[in-house]
Amino acid sequence: MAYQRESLVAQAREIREASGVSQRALSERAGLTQSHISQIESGKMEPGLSSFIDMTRALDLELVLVPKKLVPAILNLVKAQATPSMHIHAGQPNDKRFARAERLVKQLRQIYGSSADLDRIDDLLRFLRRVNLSDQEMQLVRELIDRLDHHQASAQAAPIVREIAQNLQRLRNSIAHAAPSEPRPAYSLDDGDADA
Amino acid sequence: MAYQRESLVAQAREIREASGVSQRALSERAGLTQSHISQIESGKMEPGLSSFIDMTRALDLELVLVPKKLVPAILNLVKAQATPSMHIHAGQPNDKRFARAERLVKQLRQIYGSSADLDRIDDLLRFLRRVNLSDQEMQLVRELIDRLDHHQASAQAAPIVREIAQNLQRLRNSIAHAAPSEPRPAYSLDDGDADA
DNA sequence: AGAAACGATACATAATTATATATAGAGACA
DNA sequence: TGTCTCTATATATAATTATGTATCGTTTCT
Repeated sequence: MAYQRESLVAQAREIREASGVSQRALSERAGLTQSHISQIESGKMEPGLSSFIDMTRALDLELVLVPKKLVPAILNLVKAQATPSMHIHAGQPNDKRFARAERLVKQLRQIYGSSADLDRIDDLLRFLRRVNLSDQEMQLVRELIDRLDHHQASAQAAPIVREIAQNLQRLRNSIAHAAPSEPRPAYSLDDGDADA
Repeated sequence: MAYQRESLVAQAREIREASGVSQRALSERAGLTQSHISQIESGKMEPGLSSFIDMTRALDLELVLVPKKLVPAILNLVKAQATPSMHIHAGQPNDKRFARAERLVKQLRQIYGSSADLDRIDDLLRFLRRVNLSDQEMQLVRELIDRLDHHQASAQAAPIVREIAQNLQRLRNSIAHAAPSEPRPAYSLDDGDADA
């Protein structure tokens, strides 16, 4: 029965995380304490109605009261709209990641000399850096960069570098001709019925 | 700042009264005490999130969390189904709506030229026109057509058109999926065809 | 390795909600 | 008038939220 409350709180949390806002930042904007938010989000305490409203308002959300009957229709609207503009926030850490990646490439060049694959990676990074990436996409980039880092000292670096280049290329392609037939979700458009 | 909370509580109260439910009756269905509800409704005390949810659930309402951006659209939906004056019923008006929609698409084609999205919308409209839509579904279609109308003159029509196409597609998918997944019993152990 | 940010948790304490029960005042109805 | 039902209050008490401050364990970046 506490069901619905949990769902709402979980939604709020997902959206907070998706927009790259920390509990602390949110706590300031909402006028609550970080520990308070933590406890609410982790279900250890139930928020008062206006505490919850304060949280959601600080996330550009609103609580609305609707007849059960047209909840599905409304979820449709929300879902459809959730994709495009979600990424106004969170400008910071990505740049740093790219910077790190470019440093890495530079180091690899010094170790192994220039290679076509490295040039390609360099190019692709410059491209990707300028694009608005979804969380999922950024996640992929991150993993690839980590792999690059990890195998930097490896004896068999060359094939791995090539594979990474291919992966980045694939990502760029998928972004470049942005899906006319299949409008893929830029970020999770779940309605949370399966996970938790 | 407590404005929103008051508004929600006031809405709940209005709806309770409009449906002729007494505080006492509501208190039993919601599992709260009458005095509790009285204090909440008169603003003398602020409900916890789940107390409020219990109240609203007992009134066949639901709290949903939506981006501020599309609150107006949602209020439209809610209002449309709340006012008995606007009722659609009757077989005819739907056809007219679709006809209007198709004229709209035609006009858009003349203004902006053909586009994949417009083609898709055209297709989807033809499909939806032939299907029996529930009131809710028709409501959604109506809302989408209205949006198409409103943004017809907009400079940035393209992304909106795409979004509308996606919405219609989603609706079609939900219809197409729902029908065949029914086991289709050879002998009818039907449940009455109300779609609700 | 060290610094920084993040989320979870641990208190102590103040403030408020929630429950139970009872009753008062207003309005409708016979 | 007497009786209903409904909402608003009045307690007293138990339970929970909310604040402040501080710390712990992780992860991430330098």
